[in-house]
Amino acid sequence: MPARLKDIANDLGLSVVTISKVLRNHPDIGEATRKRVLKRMKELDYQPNLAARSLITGQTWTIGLVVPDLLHPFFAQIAKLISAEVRKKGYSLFISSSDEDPELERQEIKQLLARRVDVMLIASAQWTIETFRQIEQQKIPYILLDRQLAGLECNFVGVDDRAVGVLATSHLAEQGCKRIAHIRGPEVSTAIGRLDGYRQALASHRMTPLPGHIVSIGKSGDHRGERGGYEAATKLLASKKRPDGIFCFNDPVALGAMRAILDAGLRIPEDVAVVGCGNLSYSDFLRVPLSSVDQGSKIIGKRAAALALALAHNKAPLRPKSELIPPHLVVRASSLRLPAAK
Amino acid sequence: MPARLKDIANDLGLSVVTISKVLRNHPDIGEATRKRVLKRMKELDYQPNLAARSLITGQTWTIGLVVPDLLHPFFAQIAKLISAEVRKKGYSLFISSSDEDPELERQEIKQLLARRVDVMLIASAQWTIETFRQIEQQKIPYILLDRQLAGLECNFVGVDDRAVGVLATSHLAEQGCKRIAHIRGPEVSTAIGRLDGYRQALASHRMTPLPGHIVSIGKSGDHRGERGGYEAATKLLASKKRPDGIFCFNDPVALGAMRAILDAGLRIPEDVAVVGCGNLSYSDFLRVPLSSVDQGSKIIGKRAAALALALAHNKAPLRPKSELIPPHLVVRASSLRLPAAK
DNA sequence: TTGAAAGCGCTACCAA
DNA sequence: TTGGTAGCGCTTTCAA
Repeated sequence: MPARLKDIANDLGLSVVTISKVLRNHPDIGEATRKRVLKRMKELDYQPNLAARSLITGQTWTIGLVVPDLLHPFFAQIAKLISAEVRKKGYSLFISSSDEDPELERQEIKQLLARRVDVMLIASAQWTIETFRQIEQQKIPYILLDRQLAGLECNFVGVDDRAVGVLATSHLAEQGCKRIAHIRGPEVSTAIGRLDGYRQALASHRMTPLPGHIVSIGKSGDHRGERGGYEAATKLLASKKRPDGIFCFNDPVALGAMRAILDAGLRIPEDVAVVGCGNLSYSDFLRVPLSSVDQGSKIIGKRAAALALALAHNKAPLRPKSELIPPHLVVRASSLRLPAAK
Repeated sequence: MPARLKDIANDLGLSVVTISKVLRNHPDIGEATRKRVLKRMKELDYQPNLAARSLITGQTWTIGLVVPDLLHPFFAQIAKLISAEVRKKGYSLFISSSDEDPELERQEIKQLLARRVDVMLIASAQWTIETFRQIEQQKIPYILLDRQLAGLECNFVGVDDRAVGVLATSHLAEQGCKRIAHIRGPEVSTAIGRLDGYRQALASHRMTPLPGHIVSIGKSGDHRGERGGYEAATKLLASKKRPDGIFCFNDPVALGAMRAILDAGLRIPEDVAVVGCGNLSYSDFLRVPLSSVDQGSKIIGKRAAALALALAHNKAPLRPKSELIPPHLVVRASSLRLPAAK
């Protein structure tokens, strides 16, 4: 039903080839002809059928993005930025939310492979690298976001998770906390990196985690961690040596933890200081404004988009590039025990 | 580089047509042949080229979604659900965030038209209906989300905004507020509907808006309204008859307004009660937990997805369907002045 | 500067 | 039950 090159060609008594060349700004077309063609295109509001073009050129001008939870502000921010950046270059973006389900994610990746996207960005919920070997076989370039996988050397853009742990924990130590606990996330690279950073920072302050002071939330994705945070904090508060500072895996977990602390009749930060990670949009407005490590989601989004565009163009296999974004701490009331030093 | 039907056909000494039929579960294929073909497909990890298929069938099995701001939890929720629902039926979803910019939105729609999506869902930032006439010309079905446009009769899924206004305002009146103000949004259908509802509810409680008690936030998208809400509320608090209740266009605006109220040394809800709209994820954790009208974004997402799938299949032009989702109020501390009745 | 011919990977149609 | 032929809308190559 929509207009085709052939229609324009017939209308103007020209060949399809000529029209096609005008469409793509090919140089060797007479000025007069070009004008006529452009005019007719406008009249018909002509849109080239990109599927047909892809079939020949092998490029689809599409990019795929798979995230575990589009509702999570961190991923929403990244998705928004990537969408904006790639659009500027004429790409369209397939986005899908895997709900933290490895099987759903695999299906989605398969779908995107069938659609021959030019490049794929994945914040993965996989435990194994098998799926990625498949992508490599199809020779479609891909980028891992946020989470890395052991044994997989590939393009990566994400925050430096060890630095996240160090930043948060050191801050608590510097605020005078003596018994710093950690509510850790599930067994993925982000949680492991932050835990490492936590241990490292404690060590450099000559502390050591007390028994029972590292607790884990259950499965991730569990109402985005609020419940897990509540339960974990409840456990911590009941432990023999009650912690006076908690570094939480992420902000939703921190919200849950703060609720548990307040419910127990304790004060934040006087009795227990709290630091989260993610710096989500509403941190300023919370009952106790939450100190949080910012993961630089905007920078991650921009870098990821830039890398994706580069990969989409250079079919040449650049060697895998890993971009670790340095995090920064945003201090708010939940961890501020000392008069604001500078 | 990836395997093609032809490759499988050659390997097995069959014709392309036979392979194609196996691929699509065509009935008239011998069991033995089918088995052989399927085996080979698995070995090669064969993925049909969907672009080629589209060219013939005219269907792309893709759907387009355009929202003003993917970071806004309301739209993120809708996007997430639509993504999940349509995937179940084998569709992939293009998502893009227009940043509340009508021009960007138009470009994006054009792009999606060129990609021949089977159906489009748009939460539009347009002021005019021109763009939609273009879509209609191309005979691609579309659904408006959240916001309607005057003079455009088309498929729509969104909350009943008048009911939103009535619900919030009546609640404030029932909580004993005597001077109820409204911070309204920009000139789009949602803001107008909520304003209408506000007026209607006041009237039915034999009240009338006091002069200066309806203020507008500036341009929408302004850091998602928090700043606008702060400024608007500051104006309201300075007015001759200070309001004792404020119905805010949405939750970000309400957050800004609450900050202004607290900054002015007033109490919520004792001095000023506040109700927002959107019921965003963190409402429970706020400094003062925010009462809010829930727009039923999950229901909207599901209904929109179902309608989109129906339109994608039935090429028959159903007559436009408008689904108004009834909102419901979630009462929290910010508006609770009376001992919880009931 | 223009256009005829070939073909991208797949499906529709009809004949064997 | 199987397969030859034609063609989707476009680009590429090469000849006029």
